Amino acid sequence: MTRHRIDLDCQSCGIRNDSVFEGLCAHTLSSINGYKSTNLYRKGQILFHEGTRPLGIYCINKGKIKLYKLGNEGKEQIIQLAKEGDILGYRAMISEEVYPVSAETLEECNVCFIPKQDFLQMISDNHELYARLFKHACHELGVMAQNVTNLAQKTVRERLAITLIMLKETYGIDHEQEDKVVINLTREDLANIVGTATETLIRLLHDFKEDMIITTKGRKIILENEQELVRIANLF
Amino acid sequence: MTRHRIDLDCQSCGIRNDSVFEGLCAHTLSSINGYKSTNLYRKGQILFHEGTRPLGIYCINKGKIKLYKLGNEGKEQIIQLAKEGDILGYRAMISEEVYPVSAETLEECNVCFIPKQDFLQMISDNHELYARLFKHACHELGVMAQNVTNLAQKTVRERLAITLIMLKETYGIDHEQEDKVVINLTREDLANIVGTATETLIRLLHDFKEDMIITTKGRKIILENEQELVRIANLF
DNA sequence: TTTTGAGCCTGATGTTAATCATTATACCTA
DNA sequence: TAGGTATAATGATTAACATCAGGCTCAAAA
Repeated sequence: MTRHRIDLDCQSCGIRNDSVFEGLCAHTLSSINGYKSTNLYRKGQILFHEGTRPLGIYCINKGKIKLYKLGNEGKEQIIQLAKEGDILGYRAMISEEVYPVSAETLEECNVCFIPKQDFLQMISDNHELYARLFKHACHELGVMAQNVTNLAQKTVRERLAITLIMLKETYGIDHEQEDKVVINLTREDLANIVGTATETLIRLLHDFKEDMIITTKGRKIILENEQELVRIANLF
Repeated sequence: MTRHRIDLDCQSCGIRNDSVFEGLCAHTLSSINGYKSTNLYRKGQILFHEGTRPLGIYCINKGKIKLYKLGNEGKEQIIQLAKEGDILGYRAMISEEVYPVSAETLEECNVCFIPKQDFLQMISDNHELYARLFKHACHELGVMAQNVTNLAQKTVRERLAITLIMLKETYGIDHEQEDKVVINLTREDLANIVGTATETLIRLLHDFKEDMIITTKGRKIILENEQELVRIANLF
């Protein structure tokens, strides 16, 4: 596998305060730092495959990662986009099952890896951390219930609007683009989040462009009118 | 509210060994018994509403309960069916959020209630129980990822087949019906699990009847050929 | 007994979105 | 910079499913 070791220090990790490791004591932090190894992944590399056993957890220092399941036609359904500060793979370890999803980088990423035994030791020593993870998992269950309801009841157009709004969470505000949200995904990946065919997605983006709700620069999508997206999404 | 107090004892609870409380020590058990109160709910009663704050957790001693979200057209999306031995409402308590779903009885039920503070005390005293709940939540996340993928990629016909197979879990094998699975749900509820219109669901059930995959007795659906359902579901 | 209402079922019609086919454009990399 | 591959875009057609309208059945209430 073409990965490169890189050096990062948990204590000085810029993204730590946006992560589940926020506010941990120096002692815990230095032990995490001892366990972990950090790798550079290039765009399109797989961190782990659906159906395999977890060997540890992954913590994203830089870059974005998609988590997806394969349907039986081989089509990806993207379940979640993960970004800097997110940790991946702890749930399958807790439930002692194989990964229900695969993880693939969407761009160049720095990802830290903590081996299973060290991680388990860590959460058994640190109840605060354990409780945070549990809380996070329970929150995610509520989000998933909403996803299920949207997929079952909303039109593709509504779901696209919802997805674009939610991608603000992942892509944030781009200060070099007049403080707008700039989404950098292939049409296919976007279609695989929304749950539709790529062609349908492209046509809807075209409609949104005509209505000045978005603009595009190459494959990048810039949100120009979030208010209107909320209206289309029919959220209430 | 028309509820009736009834008397049940955790120590002698017949369903306990199928629940998260399985194998707990007599001491813990007797303290749970002290906290809890038990009510009889009639068919169609609401245990809690989506969007309200959890006051405690519910443990089903007898009967079945649907958990659903309302879409903005007022249509129910059923997220989960709960049965004897299941506990409800702990996730919203852990994540400190409002309930993401509503819970309504599908038939007459006996349900025990453990108030929030007592439950929190219980899981803080009993790490084994805490860990089981966490594990269960992580497992459910995997199930939800599969649900999302199915809704996004499978046809209604495939999803109905999957749903019927999964309802075996909830309804079990009926020894008075030649050891077959007998599903007792309104067509509307079934449609709200599958994520389709009631009319479409009825037409598909009709097709399945023609193909001898199921039979019906009034609203009850009897699975006659599970093998064929698996084939239709296209699970692999 | 009649009435009422809920749940079940059927037919006709319309819409949405998938699929297939083709062309255009962007982006690597040799 | 040319050529090749991956991605994006558009058009035509079709299939799947929702919606609308109405009828049937059964059981409980009046």
